[in-house]
Amino acid sequence: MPRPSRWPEILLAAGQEFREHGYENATLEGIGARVGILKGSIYNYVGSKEELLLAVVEQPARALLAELERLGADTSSSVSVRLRELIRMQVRIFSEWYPAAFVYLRHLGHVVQSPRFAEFREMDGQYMAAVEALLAEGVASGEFSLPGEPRMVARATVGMLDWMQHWFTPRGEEADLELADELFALALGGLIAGGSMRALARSMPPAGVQTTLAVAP
Amino acid sequence: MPRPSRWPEILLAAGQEFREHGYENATLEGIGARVGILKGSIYNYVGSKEELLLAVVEQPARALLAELERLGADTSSSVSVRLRELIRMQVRIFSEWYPAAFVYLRHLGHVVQSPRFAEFREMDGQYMAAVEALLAEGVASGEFSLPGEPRMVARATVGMLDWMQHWFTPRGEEADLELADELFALALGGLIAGGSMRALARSMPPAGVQTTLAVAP
Amino acid sequence: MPRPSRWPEILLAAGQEFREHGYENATLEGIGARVGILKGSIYNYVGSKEELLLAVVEQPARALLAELERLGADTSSSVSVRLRELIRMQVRIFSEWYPAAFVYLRHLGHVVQSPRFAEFREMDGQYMAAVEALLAEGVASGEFSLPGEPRMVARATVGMLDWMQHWFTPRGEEADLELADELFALALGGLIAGGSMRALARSMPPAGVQTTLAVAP
Amino acid sequence: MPRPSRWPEILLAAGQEFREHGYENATLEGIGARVGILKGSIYNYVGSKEELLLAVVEQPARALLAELERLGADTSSSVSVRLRELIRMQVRIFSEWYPAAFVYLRHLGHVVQSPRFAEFREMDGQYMAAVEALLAEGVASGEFSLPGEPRMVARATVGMLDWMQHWFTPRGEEADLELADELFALALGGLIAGGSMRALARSMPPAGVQTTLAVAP
DNA sequence: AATGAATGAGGCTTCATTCAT
DNA sequence: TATGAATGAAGCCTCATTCAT
Repeated sequence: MPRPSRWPEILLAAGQEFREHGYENATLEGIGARVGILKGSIYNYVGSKEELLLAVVEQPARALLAELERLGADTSSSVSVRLRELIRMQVRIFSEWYPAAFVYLRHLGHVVQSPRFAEFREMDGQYMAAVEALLAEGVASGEFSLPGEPRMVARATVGMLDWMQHWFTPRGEEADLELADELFALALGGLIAGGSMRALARSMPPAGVQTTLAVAP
Repeated sequence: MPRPSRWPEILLAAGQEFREHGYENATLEGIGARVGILKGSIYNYVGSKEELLLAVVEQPARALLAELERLGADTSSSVSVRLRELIRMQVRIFSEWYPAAFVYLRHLGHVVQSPRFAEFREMDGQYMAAVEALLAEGVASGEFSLPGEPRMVARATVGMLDWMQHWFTPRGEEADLELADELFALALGGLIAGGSMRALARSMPPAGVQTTLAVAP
Repeated sequence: MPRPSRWPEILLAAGQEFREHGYENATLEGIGARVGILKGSIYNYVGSKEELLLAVVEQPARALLAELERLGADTSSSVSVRLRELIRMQVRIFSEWYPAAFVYLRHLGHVVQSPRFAEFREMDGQYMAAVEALLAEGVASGEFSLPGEPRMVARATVGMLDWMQHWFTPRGEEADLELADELFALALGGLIAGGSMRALARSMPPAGVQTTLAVAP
Repeated sequence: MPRPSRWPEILLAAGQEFREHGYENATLEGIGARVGILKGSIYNYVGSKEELLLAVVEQPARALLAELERLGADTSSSVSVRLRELIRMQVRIFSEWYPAAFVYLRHLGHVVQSPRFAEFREMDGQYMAAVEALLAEGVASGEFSLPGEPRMVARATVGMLDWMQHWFTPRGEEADLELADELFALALGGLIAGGSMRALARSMPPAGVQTTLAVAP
């Protein structure tokens, strides 16, 4: 059985175990079992369980970083288009690097502390900052009307996307793109109309009282 | 030295440790240390680490369930007002039961398997179903125009809220209410305008091309 | 509730717990629960779990010792009669001190090491020696014809009695006396006819071959 | 250093520790120390302390069961011969599986509750029933004359054998066989003459009175 | 590269025991 | 006397990690 290297299999198995049980509950024995080797043998490929987590997470993380830089370089598109791209990109990465990308998301805190991930150390912050800046730019350009601080809105928007780990599974390129654009539309509606809605909300009646919402769609 | 039971202290300490390190990384020794007792002493109050998790989580979980039932009973308000109440309610619970409510959210899967939590077993599903139904009702009444299936939109909306565990800390009743209403406005914008945005998105240019978004705010 | 002292209740409860679970599995909490007090309260009555075992066991042990001395003093009866008395005595003690006497038997090894039980330290050996001597005396007097060394026969006979902890429960004075005498008869048969039987056994056919045992009953 | 699995050593060590201290007092540390490994290492071979007990006990238990079935199949021998075989068999197993067989006997209650020992669940009862039936058969055929109910006599006889755990150590095949046959002779005497002895006992004088036992040997 | 076996640290849990009230 | 609470030691068990083969 010429198996030049089981590294890819191990990586895959680790990703699945980490996804299924979480990093702390996953065991090297379980990962080995998926591949058909004993736990000790894994150390022929990687130095520690933590390194294995990093290895699993590295590819989606690099992909994300690369895409982010690519998006940042696009100064010619409108804010909305760039946001659409951002969301499409995230969904694409979730899909392409499934389930590793979700492992990354779930254990972001752990990963980000590794010296080896110096480059990612502040990526999360940069990511948030980028979204925030994008929103602010939208406000400045008049495209957006936010219901609150850009930082808060950015967090809410990113949360919507990151929470996908709890319900998303890839369904094909087309369907995933469709989904991304629906999410984009949902977000965009809030970003564009949020300001008005905030004003409107102030005039809404308290709960428990029948009323008709006088909003023109 | 009056020692009227350290149970509340233990519960608090456990909530903090679980929040800080996660259930699996938290140790009884650490929890005991916060209170100033040895790990073994904790067993005077609770039968196992898992029971401790359940105890920490029980109050916010019950609060959530109670509020949910209260909201479900309100048939007189408009869909928008009910959604506003839902979001306010969540933020209020996050705030009142901080950080226990986030422990609950983070370890929902674990908690929900306990026999003791039989009543909560399907709460999560019911919660999602309730939000979904609310959105569908809004569509039927013409209040909402969603960019996709109600289920998907419900998930995205709930995700926005649940992700708050990664950035929210209570800042006082007033500020929290303000935040809740901003989140509501953000969501409402997407729910009302999402359908149009979806149509609009189709006509947006691809990335990398300068354009002006022709949207009237 | 005037409870001048719960010591007797505790002793009883301890005996039951020790009998039911064995000394090492019994817990002070369980004993306390039977009485309706907490485990810590037991230390108002006794210094340690081990002392509690000794206390439980002391009365049957002293009774046994006393009876043994009484029997030893009887030089006027025949060997058979003295053996009958020995067996009756044991059964009576098992019955009167039930279940404490069985706790004693089960944990003899533990008990006998206690300094406080110096007097009992070698009682077990003396007991065996007494039985052995009785049998030897029977041989010398011609009453008995043993199938082997007196020591071995003594051990077998005592084993028959001590094993009663696994099946005996008191059924009233009369029935217990009846039982004792049946056991005595069984033993006596072996002691009287054992020698002949040993000879006979030599001439028995091997197993698996049909034969008729030519023994006149 | 060839290390062809230490499982046998562990099994042996466990048997000795269980024999010496009893299951509940034995520690994995002690067992490991006998083998020269740490307690944790034992879990490379077995899943729990209880499983270790079962493993220790399994072989003698299976041996006993097999022998019992073998004996049950022998319908051609006389009752006495079959009883002789039963006793020889027991002694042989005590000797061959020393000390594991005694561990089995001592912790029968514990062992028999294991799902893994479903087949042995009722063995103990069957064993008693078999002895009882054998005795009853002897009565019916006129070979035996018991001093009481077959059940009681069976219990006493079995007790004689099972109590051997407190004094027996193997002394070689020949000596053990000799011992078995002496025990058999002792038992047989009681079984054959027990009835007469019971009658005789009624007419014996009370203790404390000199008398001559008028029994022809 | 894989195995079998061992290590060692650490965590959960139990429980006899102590002690202030 | 009884309680509630705490201690401390010890035991079982898990698991990442190491290593000779």
